[in-house]
Amino acid sequence: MRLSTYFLPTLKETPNDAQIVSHRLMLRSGMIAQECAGIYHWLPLGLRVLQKVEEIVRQSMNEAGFLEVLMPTLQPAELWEESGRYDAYGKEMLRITDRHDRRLLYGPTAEEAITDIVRRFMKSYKDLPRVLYQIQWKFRDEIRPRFGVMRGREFLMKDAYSFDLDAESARETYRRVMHTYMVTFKRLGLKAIPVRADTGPIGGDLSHEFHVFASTGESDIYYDKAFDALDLKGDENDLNQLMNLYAMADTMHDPKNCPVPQEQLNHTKGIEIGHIFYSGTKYSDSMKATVMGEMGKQIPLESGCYGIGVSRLVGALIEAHHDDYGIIWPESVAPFKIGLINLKKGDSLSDETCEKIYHTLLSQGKEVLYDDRDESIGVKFSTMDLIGIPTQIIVGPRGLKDGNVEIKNRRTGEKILCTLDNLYQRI
RNA sequence: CGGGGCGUGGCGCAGUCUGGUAGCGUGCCUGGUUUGGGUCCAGGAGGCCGGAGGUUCGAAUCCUCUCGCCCCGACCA
Repeated sequence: MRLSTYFLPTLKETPNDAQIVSHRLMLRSGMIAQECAGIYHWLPLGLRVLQKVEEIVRQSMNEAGFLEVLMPTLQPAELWEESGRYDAYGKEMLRITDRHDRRLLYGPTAEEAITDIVRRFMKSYKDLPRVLYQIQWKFRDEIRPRFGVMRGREFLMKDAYSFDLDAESARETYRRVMHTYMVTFKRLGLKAIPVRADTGPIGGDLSHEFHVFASTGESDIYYDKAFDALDLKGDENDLNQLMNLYAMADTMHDPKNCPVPQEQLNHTKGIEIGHIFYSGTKYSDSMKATVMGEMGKQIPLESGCYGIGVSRLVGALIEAHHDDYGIIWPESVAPFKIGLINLKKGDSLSDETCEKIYHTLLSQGKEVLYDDRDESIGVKFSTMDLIGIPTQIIVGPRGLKDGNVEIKNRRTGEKILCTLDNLYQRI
């Protein structure tokens, strides 16, 4: 992509509305623009990141054998009356009436919708177990939206729902999802800790939240310091270690009965990026979702619900990866992998060299953002640093005189000179 | 919902107390200049001061109502 023809409305100054670093940087780097409180436009650069995150989540789900569906954002009120949550959910639910006075709602979650599908089409124990998921926009009319996409009213969520024949199998599925989450977060470049949590209005008796440590997090968590030393690889072994580690949401933490000694316990702020529940037969009971069992008896489905906040993850990633100059994207979610800077547009050697590098990288399938604008050097450097492209290739007459270009690592700031011939092996 | 703050060119702000027809920085456009960290100089476009009503000869400024946004708290699968 050529920056001269891209749409990247960067801001030099921080908009007054933004308080936390991820929100500021998302606005300044032209990733998002606010439409109204808690509702945002995703501009080209931001959308690329959002889609990367979404794709990593999707692939991890698919690899685990979970099946993607896409349900409507609007749901009929009757479905929620059936589960008893239409009244219970309160003002957070955005209720809508259509021209025929039919009562609809913009889905804040989709347990009812998915349970309705499953009860209609899954009739036999042979159809189980199954995990269905979607990545769809949700709306919750939060009392106070804040922190940009971290606590928006409209947000993109991956929500999965599992259906098993019995509790034992359901708990095994819960564990599989947990493992899938560890893989997902690892791939995203985040160190996430599962903490025991309240089940809240979703119901059930087993629940974990996944948190990324950040001073700007909204949740208080207590955990065993041993977690800090773990080098997570996203495998089965990690899962066992994590399951045995003490980590609690503040509502679950009881200082009097905590098995971890005080000096071994950390208290910190976390951003909740995922939440999983074993909900038992809560929905299958109220909505009469059963399958025929082996013995010819109707058996209510055992279910679980598993969320990942996809749009929130974009904010959380920035909270975890930034410096004074801007964002530092992990490779896996970077909107572009390589930023190519032409320091002297109009200099024929610089122009030609950049064009050649640009086309070579494109032909290698690399995602490259070429700053071919007629701007000053400082502007180009700061733009590239601000938007956080992991690797920068800097091309200018001074280096080219000796046949060199420069490769800069955004994270470390390290710059190395290399010849044009060597360039492609070194990035 | 309780408490607090803010709405003035795209963005960041001053002007409001003490009423007299809007200013600075940045961004944008033009021309020149500069070229390894947000160059420098000159010229220019752009604002019914969130909205409505009122007071006044005259309102960004005073009064009333209203809308929006932000922060703290409560709330939050």
